[in-house]
Formats: sequence, C-alpha cells, structure tokens
Amino acid sequence: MKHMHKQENLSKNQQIVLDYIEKVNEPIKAYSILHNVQKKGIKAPLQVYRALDKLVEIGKIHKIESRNAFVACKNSNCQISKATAFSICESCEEVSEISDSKLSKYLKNFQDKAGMKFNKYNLEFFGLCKKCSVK
Amino acid sequence: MKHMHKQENLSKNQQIVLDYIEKVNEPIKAYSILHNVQKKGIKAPLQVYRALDKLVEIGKIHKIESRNAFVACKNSNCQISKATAFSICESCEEVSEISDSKLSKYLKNFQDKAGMKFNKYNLEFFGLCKKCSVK
DNA sequence: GTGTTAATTGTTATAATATAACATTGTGTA
DNA sequence: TACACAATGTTATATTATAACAATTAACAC
Repeated sequence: MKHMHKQENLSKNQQIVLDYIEKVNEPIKAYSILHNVQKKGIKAPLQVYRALDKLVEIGKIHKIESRNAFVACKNSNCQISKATAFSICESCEEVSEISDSKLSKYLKNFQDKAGMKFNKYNLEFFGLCKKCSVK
Repeated sequence: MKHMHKQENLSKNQQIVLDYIEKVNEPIKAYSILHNVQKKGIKAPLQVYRALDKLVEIGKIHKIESRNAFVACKNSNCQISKATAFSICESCEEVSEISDSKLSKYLKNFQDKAGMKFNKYNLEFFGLCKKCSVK
C-alpha cells in the first residue's frame, strides 16, 4: 500500500520527550520539558513543541488546556486523543485522567441542538482533591 | 424602586471590555480586544487582562481554553462560570455555548472514582459545523 | 465632612507560551 | 538508485500573560 507510514515507531526527539513526560508522571510544561531534556541534545523550544504536537496527535499524551501543560495518557482507550476528561485540584494542581465508560459514552453520543456532529471533546473538572479538602 | 443601571457593579475598564466582547459576539483574543478599545483609553495589556479576569470571575464572559479567547456568556444560568460547555468548529472556528439542561445536570452530578467533589467544569466539543460539513 | 480600607487604575518592564521560515538530514519504498 | 515525505537543526519572532509598584477612586464607618 502506498504512502502508509504507520508511525508505530517514534522518532528520536519524540521518544526523548515522551520518555520524560512518562517519567515525571504529572502535567508538565513545554519549557520545563525543554530544560530537562537538554542533556539529551534537544536545544530549542520548537524541537519540543514539534514532538508534543505529534505525541498529542497520536494520543500518547494529552494537553491540559487550562494549564498549558502536557501529561502522559493513562488510558489504553483514548489512543487518538479524541475523548479526554480530567479532574484538576485547584489547590495542589494534581491532575488525574478520568476513565469512566458511562461518561465517555454519554459524551460521545451527545448531539447539540444545531445538529453538529462532534469528533472530539475535552472535559476538565475542577475542585479539591481528597487531601486538600481536609486541610 | 431605584433606577436600574445596566451593569451597576462593573468598573469603567470592565464595562469597556465587556461592551466590546458583547458587541463582537464571537470569541476574541485579549490583544485583539486591546487594539479595539484603545480609542476608549485602555492602553496596556494588563488593563485588558484585569478586566477579563473579573468578567470571567463573575460569569459575564467565558474563556475558550483551547483557543485562548473570550466570549460573552449566552446563558442566564451560568452566572458564575462554573459549568460551561462549548461546541467549536475546527474549520471556521465558530464557537457556540451549549445550553443543555440534561448535559449540565449530568456533569454537575458526576462523581469520579476517587470521590473528588467538583465545583466547576469546562467542556469543549470539536467537530464541523453544518456549513463546513457540506463543503 | 474625616479617616480608613479595599478595589481599581496607570505604567513600565518582563516572563511564559508558541510559531515562522528555511536549510538540512533521515527513512521507507518503488 | 531516486523520490516523497518525515523529522531535525537553527535563528528569529510572534503571541499570551504577569510582576512590581505608585497613584487614584469607591465604599463606608464614624
């Protein structure tokens, strides 16, 4: 088949960035990533942003829009970054990816009144996590 | 009964910024607001951002996080910006605020598995609007 | 009125986030 | 091989947002 580049393998920079994001295991900002992978040879913001773009596109990571931060995907079932939900603690900034099949089913099937067909959504819940709510 | 002013509690800059956002009636970026209200005496980004912060806080406008843009609230029932949902056309960038009581009820009552209590959420749907989907 | 306090404003400077442009190198495959 | 496209390297710049601090105005008790 012509021109089928499956991309099951990540490029060097993509792998470096993904490895770091998976290691820290919490949302991290682009320039923080940059500072931490400079020893691996990545020198410029654009190298990071290009890797991030690709990793978001293939669903390996997600962007937490309200925080301009990136986090590794924890679900095996959102491999194309098209149905994401997060809980965010407004005190400690802890972020968890929500994996709730009822919720995702509900949102995937949601139809707005204008009849618009959606192919993607992102949902961010805010509140206090258990730790912070007892303080 | 006292005379009813339009927005009794807003300050001068807040009113200028809100008037402009309501006039354009679509999501608009902070620096675009700045350029368009300079004739009203607002000169610096910070004056715009301070007004935006306040207007978001009191629910007069919402921020479209994925676009870094601000839009006037269309619902009378989200006056504190705590339960927002939007549909976004990825082609023409048209944004509509979704007002669906079933959806908002569902999300308000959503409980995550960690037992975290939410006080706020923001949901952004992406797709093609009717116009763009027939092109 | 005066005094007090908080909110708002004005201003300059700078931080933080992200992309443009273009030359070069790597990779898969016909 | 040659081609197409993905990825890289690099410099510069655009875009979005906040820090710091002084001055002014609004709300309100006395």
